[in-house]
Amino acid sequence: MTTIRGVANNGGGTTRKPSVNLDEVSKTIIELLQHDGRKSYASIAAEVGLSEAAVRQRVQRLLEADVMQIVAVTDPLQVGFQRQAMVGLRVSGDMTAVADALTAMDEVSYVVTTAGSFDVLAEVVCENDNHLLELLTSRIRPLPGVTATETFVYLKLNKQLYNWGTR
Amino acid sequence: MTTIRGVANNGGGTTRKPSVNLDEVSKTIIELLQHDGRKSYASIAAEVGLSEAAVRQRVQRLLEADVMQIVAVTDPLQVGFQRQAMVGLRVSGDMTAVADALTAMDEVSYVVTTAGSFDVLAEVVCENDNHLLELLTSRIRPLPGVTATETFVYLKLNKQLYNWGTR
DNA sequence: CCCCGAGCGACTGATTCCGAAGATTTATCT
DNA sequence: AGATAAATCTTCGGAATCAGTCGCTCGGGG
Repeated sequence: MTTIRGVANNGGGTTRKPSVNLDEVSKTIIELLQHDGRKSYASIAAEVGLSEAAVRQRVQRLLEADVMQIVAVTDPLQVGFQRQAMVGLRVSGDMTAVADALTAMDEVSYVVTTAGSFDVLAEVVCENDNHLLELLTSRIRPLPGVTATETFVYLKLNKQLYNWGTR
Repeated sequence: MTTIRGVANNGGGTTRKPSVNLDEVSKTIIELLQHDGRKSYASIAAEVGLSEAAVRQRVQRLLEADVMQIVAVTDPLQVGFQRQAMVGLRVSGDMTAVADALTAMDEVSYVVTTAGSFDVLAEVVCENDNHLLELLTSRIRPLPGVTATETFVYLKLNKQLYNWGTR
């Protein structure tokens, strides 16, 4: 349940946003919230030199424009998902359709179309090996246009960052 | 600046956490915060049937145990990063050292050691093509033990989820 | 020149956050 | 079992924050 859109998928048919241009103040606000999503508007205001209300309005604008979203991110292992993997797919024909189909799957947390020996990369989050096996054989590989897949089972998640800063 | 740890790296030398076991209430709290990281404790309490203070204590515990973190996640394209790529690496010898070296790089947002034809997968976030090129040729490929790399430049980010729910 | 909209500061009531203290449940040890 | 210790919950009051709203200023058209 609870299908939530990702940050950057503007292919889902939602209303298009006017791509706000970020000034230095907004970038600083973003960076502060990348460290602590619950930081108070007042303390942010003190750091960037605006009033509390102005910061609040900016944050609201950034959220509505989908420039950022403030959420809890979890360690998959600690919330009951024992198997993660990256799946590389080679596709003949329209890879958009394949990407869309993958995007629609609950177990798929990440889909990107790439230039390289794989056309699409998808990260999947499964509860166990059987779950992963079923997902791969019954639902991913049969997708029309998929000519080959290669699965990279995660052994260890070394780094997982959500805050790259801003430029 | 401000190198922030990821969620799941317990290899960085930080204090070990006692891996809290999650009951249904905590899972519900997490799922609510996965939708809105700024949701008030009071409204969460109303939904899970606890007092506001109890919810606050649980959230604090979850944060300290690194089960989750509440942060702002951004759309890389909208904050000035034009080039993203997944880099697959083949490594001879100790892949832990390679993974650690990648983890230490600011441009690297994601590092995972895998079982498959690649030993390590790393996602990199760059400002432009020159930046990506420099990173690959001068800093990633020369790493000791790296025998081959393959780069998948992102054409389109289709899906990017941070909330898989809980099991 | 004037209108108009965007963005900001100031203000206020309602809500929320926060820390502490006490009560209750759960776990541990003998 | 029984007692002790640890963990977790509720209650509570004061401080801080949040969420609106209003008026002001600054620029850009018409």
